[in-house]
Amino acid sequence: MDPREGLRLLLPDRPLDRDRPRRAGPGPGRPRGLLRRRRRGPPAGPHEPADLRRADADLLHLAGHDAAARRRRPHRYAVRRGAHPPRTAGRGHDPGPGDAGQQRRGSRRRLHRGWRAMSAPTGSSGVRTRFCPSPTGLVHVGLIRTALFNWAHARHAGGTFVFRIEDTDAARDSEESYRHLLDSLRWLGLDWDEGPEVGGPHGPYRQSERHDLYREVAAKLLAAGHAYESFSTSEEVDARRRAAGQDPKLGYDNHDRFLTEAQKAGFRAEGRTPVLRLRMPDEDLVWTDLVRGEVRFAAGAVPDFVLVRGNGAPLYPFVNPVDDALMGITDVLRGEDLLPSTPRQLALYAALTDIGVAAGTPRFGHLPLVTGEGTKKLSKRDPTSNLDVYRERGFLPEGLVNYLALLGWSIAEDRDVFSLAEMVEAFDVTRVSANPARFDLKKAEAINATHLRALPVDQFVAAVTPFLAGAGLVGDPLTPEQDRVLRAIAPMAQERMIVLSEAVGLLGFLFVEKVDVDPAAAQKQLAGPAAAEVLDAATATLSELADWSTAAIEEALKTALVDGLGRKPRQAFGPVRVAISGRTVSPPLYESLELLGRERTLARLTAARAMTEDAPGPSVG
RNA sequence: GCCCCCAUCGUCUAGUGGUCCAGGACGCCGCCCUUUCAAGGCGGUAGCACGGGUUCGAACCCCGUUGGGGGCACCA
Repeated sequence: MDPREGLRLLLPDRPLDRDRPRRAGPGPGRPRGLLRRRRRGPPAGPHEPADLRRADADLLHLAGHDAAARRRRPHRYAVRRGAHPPRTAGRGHDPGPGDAGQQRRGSRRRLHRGWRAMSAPTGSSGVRTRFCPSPTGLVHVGLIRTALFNWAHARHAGGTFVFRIEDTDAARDSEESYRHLLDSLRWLGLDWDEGPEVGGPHGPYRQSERHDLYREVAAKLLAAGHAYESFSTSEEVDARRRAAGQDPKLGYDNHDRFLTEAQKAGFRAEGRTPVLRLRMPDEDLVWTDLVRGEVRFAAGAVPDFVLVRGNGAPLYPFVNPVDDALMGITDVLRGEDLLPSTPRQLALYAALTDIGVAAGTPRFGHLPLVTGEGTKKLSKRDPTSNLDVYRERGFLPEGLVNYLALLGWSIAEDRDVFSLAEMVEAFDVTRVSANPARFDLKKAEAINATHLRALPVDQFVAAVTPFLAGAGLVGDPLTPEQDRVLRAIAPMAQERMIVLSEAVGLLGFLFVEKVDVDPAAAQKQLAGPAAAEVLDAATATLSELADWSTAAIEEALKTALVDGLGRKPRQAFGPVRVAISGRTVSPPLYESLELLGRERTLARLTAARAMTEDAPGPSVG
């Protein structure tokens, strides 16, 4: 197949309408709530979002026309699109002399929130977001937060969520990591409409299978003059910077922009292979960030960057926007750590648009960093960044995802527990906070515990079974008897647990013949004559009990221990609890005894009675 | 060093010029309930970084300072 034909097939065919005049008011059918925060007129800037308003039938006809027109525009125009900031963008009036400076965060945010709100109809839309991890190791919770927000943004808008694997670095990528990524997303309930194992019209969705595409695009960029061959080595760039009295950290100096054919031939004759660099525009690069408002980089601040290595391997800053363009991505939500690379993306997009590969520049939203214990970005090497540790501890996917959603976003003033579906309903990326968010394990646990308690018994049993089975306590699947016991104890267990793995310690005693008594618990409750007395009395009354039911057990124990021995409840029931469960913390006692059965109960009381002989224990007066 | 981002309780946040001597949640403390531990209920602790400006009025708008963070590869 002619590669150019392949390219054309991959081109996004979404309509482009960002050059048309904006509507001043709400369109029909827009939910009122979305307009709540609108305060000012929308900006008419060059980086206005492409096509969220596809639903506006009265405007649709403009879209195709604009797209066609854009493709005919010369290179200069494409570059300039990103370079001319809207001087009066977002203001309802011309700026007065005193207010001509840049707007700072507060007003910016309000401003873009306004237009964002009015441009995001719920329901079918052209919004396309993506999640594009590289499979290089452990799955980072910050990465998942990014996936979640992209997913929620697409789902909220009735758009499309694309999953793409950025495996361009063969040395670091692994198939295992790739599998693990898919599994993690599925576990969390984040489904993708296009991507690995699902397919879609813009595949393949693994970059390792897209090299021909990149080669083709790079060639077009070179032919159109947007990119050029650069022969400078980094040593040479360094030397030039120093010679000019500049800091070498400034990086490449655009030295090779205007090499003559003869010069290039000379370098080749020396055996040099050039890298391909993008020619950066000489105007400011500005965009209206979905979470931060207007962000501006001065012209010349970003040097011409490398698209393709000397050995022909395309680099991330090149393939990422190329794939986004080819896959028709309209909204890019990514970590704030990538914000400094956005000017390069803007410039690349302008060039891609000019050569017809891109149909416009997507909107960008830079999500706040997730930090660890201190104030620094949560490191990949920090064990708390690993999604698996939460999964293995028995976080519920809905609990973890709920907490992750809180990292930069909030659903309402007085609520922080919600389902994925509720998140989708309410999610608005322009209301994401720009502050860094600390990963707080305690709060994550609290949120998870709430979800755990709310779980229907069926689901709880299903969720906890692998943990109990993993500890060898039950079979998976459960035997009918195990199922009966687990169901019966479930409601009482749920409100005593934070994560599923705790079930092993909390419920294990119900599924074994003999219980191992925790030494500390024994020391506390099974030592001395007082404990022996309690255990003897309990044994006596329980062995005569006619009706082995929770109510009868309660009645018998209270009569024998509290009334009979005159013990305070705490002292009366403590030894019994430790004797039968092995721990000082267990599900409610009478229910536990009923489930355990008379035989095992009496055997454990006897065993515990023997232990009281071994230790003197505290004297009880 | 250069560029960029950020700034409300310990933490995550609500707040969009008056309804805020700032609301919620987690944590922490106390009380109630109670057969342990939890859960639940009630109450408490604690914050607008600083300085100017605009305004009748500023947590909120503007400027600056300070502080924190991120990024500066032929990695992704």
